[in-house]
Amino acid sequence: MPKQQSAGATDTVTDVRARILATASALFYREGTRAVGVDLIVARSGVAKTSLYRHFKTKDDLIEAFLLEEDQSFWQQWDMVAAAHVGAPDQELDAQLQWLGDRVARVGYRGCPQINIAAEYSDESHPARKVAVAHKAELRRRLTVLATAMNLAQPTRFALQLAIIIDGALSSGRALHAEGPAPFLQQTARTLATAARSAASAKT
Amino acid sequence: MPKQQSAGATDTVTDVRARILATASALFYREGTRAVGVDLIVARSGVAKTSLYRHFKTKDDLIEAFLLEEDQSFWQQWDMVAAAHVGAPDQELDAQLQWLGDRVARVGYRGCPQINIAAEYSDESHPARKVAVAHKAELRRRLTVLATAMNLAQPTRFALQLAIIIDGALSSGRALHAEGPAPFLQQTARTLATAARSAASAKT
DNA sequence: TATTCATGATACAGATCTGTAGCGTCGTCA
DNA sequence: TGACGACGCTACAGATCTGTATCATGAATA
Repeated sequence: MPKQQSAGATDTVTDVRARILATASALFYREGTRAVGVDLIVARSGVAKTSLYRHFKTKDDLIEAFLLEEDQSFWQQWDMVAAAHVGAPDQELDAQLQWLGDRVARVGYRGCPQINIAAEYSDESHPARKVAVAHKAELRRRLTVLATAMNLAQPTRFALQLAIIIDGALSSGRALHAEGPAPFLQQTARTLATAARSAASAKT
Repeated sequence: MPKQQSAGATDTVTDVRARILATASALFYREGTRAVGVDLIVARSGVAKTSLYRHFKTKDDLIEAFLLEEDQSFWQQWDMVAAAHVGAPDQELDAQLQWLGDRVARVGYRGCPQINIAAEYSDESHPARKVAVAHKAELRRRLTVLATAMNLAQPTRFALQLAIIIDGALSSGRALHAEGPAPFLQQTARTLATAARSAASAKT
């Protein structure tokens, strides 16, 4: 099974699927999934509607694929940063907050796609919502690992505090721009970490 | 004067409008505004569709009224708490975070309605989005006032930190339940306030 | 008693949305 | 060369949604 050129039809299939998903993802993120119809996705991606439904069973499946791809690229970025700071958790946290802050500051930033989905779909059994829930759980898990590596008195509490300020920054969006999201997040995290180091703040 | 029947036309008008808005608000919050059709609102509120469109020009107007009411009751609660702690900003902040945390912990909590609207409507000129933007600006304004009264070295920074952890808590929702949102928020706020008091953390 | 007016009930117009059917085209491979 | 399979195109079915038109009802008021 060749994976690149001589495969012929297989490559075309992948191209079409990728183009649909890329177009849909951009529209879904910018406008919201309920605001974007499949006809628009079809028109913008330049494929036939038949092709869209050949690659994705339903629109919900396409939305799920969109969130899965977001989730995947998110952790890819995370892992890349983590690999650059092995054995230095304090510096890694700083670097993670750096790109997260930069992401918020980007033009066209419109909130965390995982959180946005929860606002659009109340049904907990929606496939896309499950992706979002898993994404946030994974974030808390990784933050706990990081906090533990930082050798704090209260790693769990600190991890939750990090999760809160991250979600807050992702939700606040533009309101943070003037302040510079990344340095603000880093400074706040350092303040909380300093407090979490001392046993004095260990009471609840 | 019975309040249901003989009160006259004016009261009936108010009743119908209030019933529509109350029904719509509950559905909008629980399901999302795009997921709820006017036919459902009409059926649940027991009024005629004609009446709905007599009191609200469009569905968007109804959504705007929903957010305006949310905004109003939010600040009503805030003012009530503020009035109970005049001259004691530290205690007031504690009390504000208390009811905010309690709100997050309520069953059926589904995020901040103002933030949720931003996820559903990307158009900044949407009337409901303007309400949401104004709401968050007002929150930051009040937090700045509060932080200033607390006599900190960096009131603006601290106010922004508060805004972030509040938005984070409102967005994280259920993830915070196990920890007890209110005490967690209060403890985090105290940690940040302590740091903001000292001149040492005044750099940046 | 006659009028007014908010409401209820029903039907419907017009737009939009998801998903499918049918058919033609073209490149790949046996 | 002929079968195969992915794709494009058009049309459409069926559902749903917003908003309106039409008419009846019933209570308050002059």
